[in-house]
Amino acid sequence: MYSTEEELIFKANDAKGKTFSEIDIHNRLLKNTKGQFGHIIEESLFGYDINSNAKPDFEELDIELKVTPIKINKNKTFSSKERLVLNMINYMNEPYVDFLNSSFWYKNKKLLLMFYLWLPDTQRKDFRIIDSFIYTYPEEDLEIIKNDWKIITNKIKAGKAHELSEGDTFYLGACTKGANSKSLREQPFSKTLAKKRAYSLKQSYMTTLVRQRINGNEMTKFTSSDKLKKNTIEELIELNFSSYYGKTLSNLSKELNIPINKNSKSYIPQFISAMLGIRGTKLTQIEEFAKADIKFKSVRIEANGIPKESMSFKNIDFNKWQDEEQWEKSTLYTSFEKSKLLFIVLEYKESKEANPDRQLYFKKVKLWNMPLEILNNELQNIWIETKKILDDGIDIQYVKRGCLVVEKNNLPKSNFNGVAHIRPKARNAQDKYLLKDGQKITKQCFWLNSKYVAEILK
DNA sequence: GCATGATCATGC
DNA sequence: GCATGATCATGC
Repeated sequence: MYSTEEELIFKANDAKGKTFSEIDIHNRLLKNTKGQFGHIIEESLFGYDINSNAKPDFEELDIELKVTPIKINKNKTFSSKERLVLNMINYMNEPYVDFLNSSFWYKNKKLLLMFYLWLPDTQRKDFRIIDSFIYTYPEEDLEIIKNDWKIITNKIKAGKAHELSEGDTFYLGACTKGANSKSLREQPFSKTLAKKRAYSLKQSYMTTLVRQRINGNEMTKFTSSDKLKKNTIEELIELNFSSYYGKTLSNLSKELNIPINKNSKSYIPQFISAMLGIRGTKLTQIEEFAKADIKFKSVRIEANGIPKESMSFKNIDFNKWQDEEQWEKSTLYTSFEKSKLLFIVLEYKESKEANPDRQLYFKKVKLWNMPLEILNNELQNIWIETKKILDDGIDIQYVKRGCLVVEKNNLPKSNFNGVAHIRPKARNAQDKYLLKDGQKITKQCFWLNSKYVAEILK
C-alpha cells in the first residue's frame, strides 16, 4: 500500500498530536488486549490487517512498526519508559544462521518508531503520539548490535540459553517475554528449559535515542564504526585503558595534565574521559556507555587484592521495596540485570603500616555484569529477607557506643550470604527515612561486600 | 582485622 | 537540599 518511505512517514505524521481514542476508528480501545496501541495504529491509521508473523509490518518497504512510550522526568528531560521489545528468539533456529539471515535482522532492520507520551494517572486512551520517524541503525551502532547478536547466539550454542541476561550485551538485549516466569522453552544444546526471550533494544539505548532526537542532547563517542569493525566494544575499552596500566596516579596526572585535588575524587572521571581520548566529556555524556547502560565504579584494592571498603549503590526506598511483588520487576533485580559496571581498579602496592604515603596505581579496568545465578540466588534471598523484615517491622535499637548513641537494625548484614548487605549511608545519623509503620531509620543503601568485589576482580 | 554504623565532600 | 561516592571510627 505504501510504496515509498515518504508516503509512509507522511501518513504516520497524521497521528502526531492525536490521542489514541482520536485515532482508533475500530473501537479497539474497548478491548483491553496487550499491544493494542500498535494494533490501533496498524488498523485505524494505516488500514492494515493485524498480523503476527515473522515478516516486517510494511513488508514491501522492509519496515517494522513500533509504537512505544516515553515519559517526562522531574528535570524535564525525556526517558524511554520501556525497552523496545522486538521479535521472539527461537532458540532452536537462531544458532544455525548468520546475522544477516537472522530473524532479528529480517524483521527489524528498519523501524517506524512512533513515540507516545505516557503520563501518570492518565487513561491509556488519552495518551498522545508526539513523534514518528523511520529509524535505521547508525553504522557504529550496527557493529555493536551484530556483536550483541553474536554474544546471545554464542550463549545458546554453549547450552546456556537459561543463563541469558540483558546485562550480557550492550545495545541489543535478550529480554524475558511471556505471561510469567514459568513460560519456558527448550534449547538445542542443553536439557535445561530456558525462559522465553525476545530481542530488545535496551531501555538505555532508547532513552539515549529519545534525548538525542527530542531534547537535542549531544553526546560524544569514543569509538567509530571503523574501529568497531576490527574490535568489539569490550576490546576497545580495554585497548584505550591498557596503555595506562601500572602507572601511579601522580604520573597519570602529569601525563594527562589533570591536577589531583586531594579533597576531591572528581579527577577520576576526568582521567577516564582523557584516557578514552575524549578529554573533558562528562561520563554521562559518553554515547556508548549511555546506550549500553554502563556505569563506572572506582575500586581501591589493598596489597592483598581485597578492597578495604565495600561498594555502595543507591539509597534504598524501603516502602517501594516492601510493595514490590515480583522479583523480576523489583528495583534490585532490574538495576543489576540490565546494567554493566566498569570497574576502574586502583591498587595500593604496600600496606598503610609499611608506607603511610603510599601511592595508588592504576591496575586495570574490568567490565562486569552480575551473573544471573548470583542475581537469582543470593540477591533474591536478600530481597526476600528484607521484605520479610519490613513486613515484621525493622527492629531498630539505640545503643550507647562511647559518648555516641548508635542506631542498630536487623537488616541483612555482610555475613548474610557473602554477596551483599544493607548498611547506612546518610548525611548523618539524623538523616532519616520514614517507614510505613511510622518508624524512622537512618537512610540506608545497598552494598556489595568487599570480598565479593575482590572475587569479581580476580 | 573485620563488621557495622557514621559522616564528609561534592555536584547538581 | 539531596543523592552519591568515598572513607572514617569504634568495638568486638
